[in-house]
Amino acid sequence: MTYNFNEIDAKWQKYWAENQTFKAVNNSKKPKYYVLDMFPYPSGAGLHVGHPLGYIASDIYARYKRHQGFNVLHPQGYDSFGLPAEQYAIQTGQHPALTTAENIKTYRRQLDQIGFSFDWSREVRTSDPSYYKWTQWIFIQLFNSWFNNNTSKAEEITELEKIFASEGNANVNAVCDDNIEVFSAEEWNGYTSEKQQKILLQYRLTYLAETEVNWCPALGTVLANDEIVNGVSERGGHTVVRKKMTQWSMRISAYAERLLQGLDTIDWTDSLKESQRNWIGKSVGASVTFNVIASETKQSHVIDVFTTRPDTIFGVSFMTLAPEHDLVSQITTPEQKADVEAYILATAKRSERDRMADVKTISGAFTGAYAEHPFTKEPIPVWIGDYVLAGYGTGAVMSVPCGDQRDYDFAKHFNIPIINIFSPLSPKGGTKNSDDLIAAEAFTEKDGFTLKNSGFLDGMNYKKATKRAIYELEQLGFGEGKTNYRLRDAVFSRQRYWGEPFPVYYVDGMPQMIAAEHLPIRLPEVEKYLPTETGEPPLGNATVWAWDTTKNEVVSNDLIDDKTVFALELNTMPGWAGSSWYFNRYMDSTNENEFASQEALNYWKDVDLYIGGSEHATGHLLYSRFWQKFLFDKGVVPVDEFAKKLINQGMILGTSAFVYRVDIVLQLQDFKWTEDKTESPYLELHSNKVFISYNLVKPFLDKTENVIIEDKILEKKIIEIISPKLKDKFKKALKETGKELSIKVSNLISPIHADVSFVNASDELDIDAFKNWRKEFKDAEFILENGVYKVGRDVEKMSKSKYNVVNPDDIVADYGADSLRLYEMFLGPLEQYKPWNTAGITGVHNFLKKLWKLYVDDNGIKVNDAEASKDALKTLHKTIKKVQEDIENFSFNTSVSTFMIAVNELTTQKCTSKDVLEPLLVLISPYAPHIAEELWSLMGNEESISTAAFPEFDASHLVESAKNYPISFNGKMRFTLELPLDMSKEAIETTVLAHEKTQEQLQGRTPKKVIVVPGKIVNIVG
RNA sequence: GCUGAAGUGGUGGAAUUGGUAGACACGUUGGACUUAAAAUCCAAUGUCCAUUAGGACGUACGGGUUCAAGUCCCGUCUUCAGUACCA
Repeated sequence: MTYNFNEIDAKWQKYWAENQTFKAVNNSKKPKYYVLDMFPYPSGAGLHVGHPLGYIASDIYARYKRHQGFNVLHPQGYDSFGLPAEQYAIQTGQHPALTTAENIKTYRRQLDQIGFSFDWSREVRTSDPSYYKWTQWIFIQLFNSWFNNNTSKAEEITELEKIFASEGNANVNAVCDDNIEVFSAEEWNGYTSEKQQKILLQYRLTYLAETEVNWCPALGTVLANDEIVNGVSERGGHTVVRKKMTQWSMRISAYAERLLQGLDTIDWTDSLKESQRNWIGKSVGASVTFNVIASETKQSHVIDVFTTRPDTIFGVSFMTLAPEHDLVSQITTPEQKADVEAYILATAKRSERDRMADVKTISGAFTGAYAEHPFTKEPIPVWIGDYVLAGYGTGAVMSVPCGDQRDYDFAKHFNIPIINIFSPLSPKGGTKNSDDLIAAEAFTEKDGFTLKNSGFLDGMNYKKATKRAIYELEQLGFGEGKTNYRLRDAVFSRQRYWGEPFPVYYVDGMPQMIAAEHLPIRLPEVEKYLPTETGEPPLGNATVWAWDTTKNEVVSNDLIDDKTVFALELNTMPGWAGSSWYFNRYMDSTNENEFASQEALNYWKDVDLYIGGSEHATGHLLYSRFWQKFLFDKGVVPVDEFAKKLINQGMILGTSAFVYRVDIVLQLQDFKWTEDKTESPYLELHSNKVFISYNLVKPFLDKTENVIIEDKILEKKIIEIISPKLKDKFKKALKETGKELSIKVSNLISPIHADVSFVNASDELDIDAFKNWRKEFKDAEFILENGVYKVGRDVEKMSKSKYNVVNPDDIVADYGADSLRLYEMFLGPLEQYKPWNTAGITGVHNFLKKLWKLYVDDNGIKVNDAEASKDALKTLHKTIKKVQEDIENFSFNTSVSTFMIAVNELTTQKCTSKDVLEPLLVLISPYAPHIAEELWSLMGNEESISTAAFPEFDASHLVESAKNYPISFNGKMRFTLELPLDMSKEAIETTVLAHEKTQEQLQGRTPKKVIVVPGKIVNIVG
């Protein structure tokens, strides 16, 4: 009997599907365990070998937990709304729903053949109306909520209305828009409904507001901050500009503190938590109010600033506002108006990216206005400068040049006085006093100084002065202690088609929610997926997209009368909407009446192990935590963190193959540029014609530039190859110019990606396959080494454009699913980035063949009831111990090695005992479930191996009587000596010293010291 | 700049609370089997010196602690990732 992996894979995959082996139940006497993968976006390209890495790890863990007696929930689904499907629809006119369904089919086939133990009965798709019905429902809940700062949680908006009606908003401590007007109960009750709605909108957790957004013209949509990388869009790398638009936003800033605190309660990686902390960006300090000194014609203004260093307030020598700051136009004096306006115009022209790229150039303008120092009452000039960001804090800073490098540079540049307020306790550079220091740069440390020139703060250190400054500001009513967060509210509208429609219609411009019982509001059909001619989002193309408030259904736009039929929202929700709560839906994914039943939510509670990529650190993982906390406040979910433990799997990189194109240039001899430079001195024979083998590249390049061919053998060869083509070019060039040509081979070589499937394990290129690959390579010539063309190799991210993608389908066909699973784990630690190299898979494949042979020979299964040998039991139990430890530490690579060692040992021992081979199979089955099931059933078991209990480790089998001690001299191991483990320290010392090899090493010297660590080592110091 | 992770043979990577560095594989070399190839099996494989016995050096670099350091401490360098005028 041979190991026929393809048959075995198919047989057991069918068995698992038919018997619903991995279906989880929502109540059980067993303890629950929820293992989740970040669900995939089903792209048209399908899976490559990098994608299943995390799924394999989580699958091993899920299977392990089942063996341990847990009721395991291990679901899978698709994040199926998104931009690529829409872009494809725009290009081809195919409905995104169709292409998405096709892509999902491919994904499912690819996933199935790897043998995952997913409970597919719980599959979710975010683009499915039965799913996004509840995404819409959550949106409505957010709309109907506000954040009470006194209780630090979300509460019903109807409660807020009651407060407004009975006592106004003066005492309401809510997270809301900045510029809220204060009103009494009488005023509130007298407001029109429209005005009341407008005010309430400023308190809701999702709100409609004119905000400055990141507009991406190429994609025709806005982007969230985390969708922008280095100033360009994450998808496509298009430019992004700032633009004011009316958009839905999510008031995630309300949860900033809880999102920060919650990090301490979950077992996520430090780097990921650090990213989130960074993104939330908490800073503690004070807000300070500066009065603008009123000129005779103007009304009074104040400038609010946020500072983390209220202790340095006496060092303020100017103030700086962001150019976009609202006050700028109001306080600028007529004399400075021209300057200021010119500066604002100049900064507005600079894109976000330019501003980021160029942080060194100092620029700004004086407004002509002065503010008053709250303590000294001295006038302080007010400047504007683009180093102050409109989006952070209040968009204005009190500038302390002696204590902040940016303020310092600005002051130096514009000759603004720098007041020194620091007396260093131990000045840098020894003898220098603080004034000398300040002459060169700002002093930004928080310790090592006391204050001077600072009135009542003189002589105090940072801590004391900060406290006192805040106290004094509060006494004067000019400020208070304040905590500021970098986290901005998240824009929630997208001008796209393929996303969740909002359950929203508009009456007199005010948004109205559609009642939950009428959900889902289905995505309408459109003719075109592009924005409309009037610049509206793609849903503007829909003809049936109005809400009839009497029939409670979506009707034709023609019926809009603004009395009972109203226009629906044209934006759709962003990609992260559906992914922010899907982990809860899996608990009860087919429930039509609820988001998920309370019973299911209380049973499964949260994800015990979540595995996915680190690229979601500040997007999906932050938004999901936000929604979870909100749903917890509403009493919908029982816990306020959705994932207890999270592991980021590393990326599997591709090993790209390169061929080296020689760029050949013909040059006219003694050529001089003509005046108008229209005549080119070069004729470039654009290659794709001559490729040089990898190991010849370096010798070729080491020669001086543009060597004359005739002298060099290599180039001679090149010219021979290309000469027929060249002849025509020569003739033509000679005729046209009447000049001599010299033929030069440039020393430029361009590496070009070749498809990795053309290359064998020895890096040799299949030249014919390469030639047939693309038209331009059809008549290419190859300069070989030792009769073959060798490619160069480099490790890069796997991608279609680099032709280094390895398809798991091929691996599964050639080696079987178990080989793929084992190899992905064997490559290295789960979290690490590591290159894929298909050649290496023979190692694990051979292991599986050896495993097969351990159980099966030509006559069939050879496992019997023979008594297990001591050695075999020892091998088994050390394997149980190691594998169990490894799985629990997510060290899957080392457990594969352990299996290899075990099988090698048992093969040597000729073990056939069921007592050893049966438990061994259970150990291996999470990793290689197909072969395990097959051997398990060959051994006569009727039930799936997944129902077997994990073997118990018995330490008694590992008890040793002797230890092979390493004997070292001055820490260097010289020989080993087998001694009984129960030997005393003294006896060991005597025995070792008496040993002839010891005497040889010592050569008559007396050792100074002998270290004996029983059971470990002997070290002789001499 | 800041934050986080990491640096070990030709390659991927092992190494428990400091205790035999290089497990397990890939690759390479040699051998067996074969008409041959593939497959399989056996052996060798950190570098250098030495016929052998054996020795020296070795975990990015420089110091230190220790009987003993890949592991701990101080400093430096490099790579990767995230973030960036955050007041």
